Amino acid sequence: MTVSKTAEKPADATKGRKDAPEGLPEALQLGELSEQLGYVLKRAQLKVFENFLRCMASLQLTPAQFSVLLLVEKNPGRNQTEVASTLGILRPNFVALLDNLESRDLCARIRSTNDRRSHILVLTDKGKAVLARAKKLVATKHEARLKELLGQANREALLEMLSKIANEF
Amino acid sequence: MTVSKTAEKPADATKGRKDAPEGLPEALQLGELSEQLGYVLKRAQLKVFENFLRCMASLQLTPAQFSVLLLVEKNPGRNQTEVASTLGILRPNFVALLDNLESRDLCARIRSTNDRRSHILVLTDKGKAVLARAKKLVATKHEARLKELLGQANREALLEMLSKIANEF
DNA sequence: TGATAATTGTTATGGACTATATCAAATATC
DNA sequence: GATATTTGATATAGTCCATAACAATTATCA
Repeated sequence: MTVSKTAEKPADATKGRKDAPEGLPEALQLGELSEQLGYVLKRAQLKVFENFLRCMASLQLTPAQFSVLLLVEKNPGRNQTEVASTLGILRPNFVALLDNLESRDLCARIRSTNDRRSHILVLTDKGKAVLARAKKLVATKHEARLKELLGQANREALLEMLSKIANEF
Repeated sequence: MTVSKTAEKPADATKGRKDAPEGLPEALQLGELSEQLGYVLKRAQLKVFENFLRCMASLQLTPAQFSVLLLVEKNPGRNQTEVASTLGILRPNFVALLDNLESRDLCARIRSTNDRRSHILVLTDKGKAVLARAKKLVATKHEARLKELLGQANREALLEMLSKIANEF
C-alpha cells in the first residue's frame, strides 16, 4: 500500500474555520452510487418493507407471511413444496413460517389422502378474515401511499418494470 | 378452526386422470401477489444482486463492498462512522466489512491527527485500480443488461422512481 | 411382486446480515 | 477539572438463507 499511516483531515471549507458557526456534519457525496440500480433498489425495498410492517402492525403480519396467505387463498389445496417454491422459499425454511401461521390459527396443514407424505394447505376461517383485513390495510395505507407518491400511471409502469427484472434479468 | 383434518385433493383436471400423459405440475396462480409492490420489489432486488455477484465474480466484490469503495473514492478522508451511516450500515457491522477490504489491501484506515479516536478511510492504489475495473464490469455487463431489458429512457425513469421511494416513502 | 429410487415434511446446522449493549480511548462540555 | 459524548471495537442475539440428512411414503422398474 502506498498511503502514509497518518494524515491530516483534508482542508475543509466549513468545519475547519473558527468564524463559521460550526457548520453541519457535511453530508457525503453519493456520487455514482445514486446511479447504481442495486443500491437504489435495495434501499427502496427496505423502505417499502418498513412501511408494510408499520401498516400491518395491528395484524402482526410480515411481508412473507402475507404472501403465503395470499397464495394459499388463491391456490387452496396445494402442498408445502408447491407453495414454498412458488415464493422462492426453501422447504426447510418454510416449516417454521407455517408453524407460526398454524399456531395462530390462520392456516392449516391437512394430511392429503392422495399422497400421505404431503400436507395440503388451506386458510382457516380466521385466516380468511385476517387476510381480508390485511388486504384492506395494504390497499388503503400501503399501496395508496405509493400512488400518492408516484401517481397511478407511474405506479403501474414501475410494477411492470420490476416484474420484467424479476422474471428476465 | 373449521376445517376437517383430512381432505381429498381438489378434483384435478389433469393430474387425476389416467389417460392424460401426466400433465405438468401446474404452476400456482400468483393472483394479487404480482400486484404487491413489496413482493415484486424484493424479487427484482434479489435478481439484480445475483447478477451483480456474477458480473463481479472475478473481482470478488459484493454490492456492499462495491458501495463502500465507491463512497470512499468519492469522499476520501471521512471516518468510519460517516461512511457507514451514509450507507445505512451500523458501526459495529461496518468493522468486519472494513477488516475485509483492508486485509485485501483495497482500503486503509488511517488514524486521524485531528481526532485520534477516528479512522480516516482512503482507497489504496490497488483499491483504486480494482474499483476502476469493477466500474467497467458493472457498466458493460450489469447496467448494460438493464438497458437492454428496459431501454435507456425506462431505465432512467425506474431509477428516479426508486430514488423517490427510497427517500420519501 | 419386491428391491431400489425419489419425494415430502422435518430437523439440525452453518453462514450472512442485522441490531443492541457495552467498553476503552479520546474528545467535548461546562 | 469532573462529567458527558463520540469513535472504533467486541460480544452477542436474532433473522434469513442454504445444505445435509432422516423417516415416512410413494414411484419406478427389473
